[in-house]
Amino acid sequence: MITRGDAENADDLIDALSQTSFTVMAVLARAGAEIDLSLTQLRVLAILRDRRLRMSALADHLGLERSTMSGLVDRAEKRGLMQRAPSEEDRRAIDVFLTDAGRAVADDTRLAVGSSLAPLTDRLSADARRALVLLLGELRGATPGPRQT
Amino acid sequence: MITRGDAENADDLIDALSQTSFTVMAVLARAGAEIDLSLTQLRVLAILRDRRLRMSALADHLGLERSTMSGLVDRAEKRGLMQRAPSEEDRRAIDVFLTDAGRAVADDTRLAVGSSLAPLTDRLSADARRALVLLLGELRGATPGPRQT
DNA sequence: TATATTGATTCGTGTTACCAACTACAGGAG
DNA sequence: CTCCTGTAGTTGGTAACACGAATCAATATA
Repeated sequence: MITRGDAENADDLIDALSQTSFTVMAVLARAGAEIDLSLTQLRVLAILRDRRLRMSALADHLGLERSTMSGLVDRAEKRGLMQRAPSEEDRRAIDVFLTDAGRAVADDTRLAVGSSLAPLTDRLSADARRALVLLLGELRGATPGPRQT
Repeated sequence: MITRGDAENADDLIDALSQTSFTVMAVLARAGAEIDLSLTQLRVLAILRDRRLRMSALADHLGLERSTMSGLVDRAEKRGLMQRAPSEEDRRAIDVFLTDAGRAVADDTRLAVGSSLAPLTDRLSADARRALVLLLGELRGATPGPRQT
């Protein structure tokens, strides 16, 4: 039975997810723009916050081509946010990691994003927030996984 | 008292929102890429699906500069997806609207996005979906508003 | 050892986005 | 009515971002 409101429901969810995502991305982009960082650079910084990865692994995490990574890391390195070093295990590979300055920027940004999103998150009660976290976790397959912001 | 788990909770929510948003954007971007449309072009199409707007209004909706809009509409027009026409009320202004082809593409894309997101939304029960829609609505300020996908 | 495969870079191209400058029209102030 | 100011859109210049193809070095595999 039932089966009726289901389609509508799915459609509503898609709209809600899309709209929310655009809103969140706009907030993130704005937070990054404050310190002249693109969304992508923000992501790289966040990913490297507690890790050291080789170029290709980084590209995989971001879903980008290796060639794109070269450019991204070039620019970030030029700004002193991250650094390259040859890998120990494989002499073809190159590790990337944050400099102290890069980590500082990553931390700052994280705070900035928090306060930029506060106007949104404050609309929810503590209970609602908890529920939302759970639902979104379930949606994404509950992989607690690494930071993406 | 309390005040304790609250901060964590807010942090978790920010992570959940950011990660989910990146995931959703990736899905949208991929769906667009299938037919050679960028995320931005997708948004323009979605916004114009049931409206006819002048350039500046479109720019406002997207949070972009007017000059950026010129380029976007140029390319979309060249592909036969939308069309320009001088406004009736103001001879400076220019209206933009979808062609039939553009509307078809917009509809197709909407379906494609739906099925691309299905693997995610299917993880939730109907009740959970309903709850999520409500929570996201609340988060965004419950502005039912126009499509943004 | 010869041949693939993988890791990263470089090069060329196209899109997106900004800003500043410009043209054309609109709406007052005088 | 004329001048001035503001608004609508475009153009041109610049930079980031992203892709694919080609290349080079190092590693695996036959």
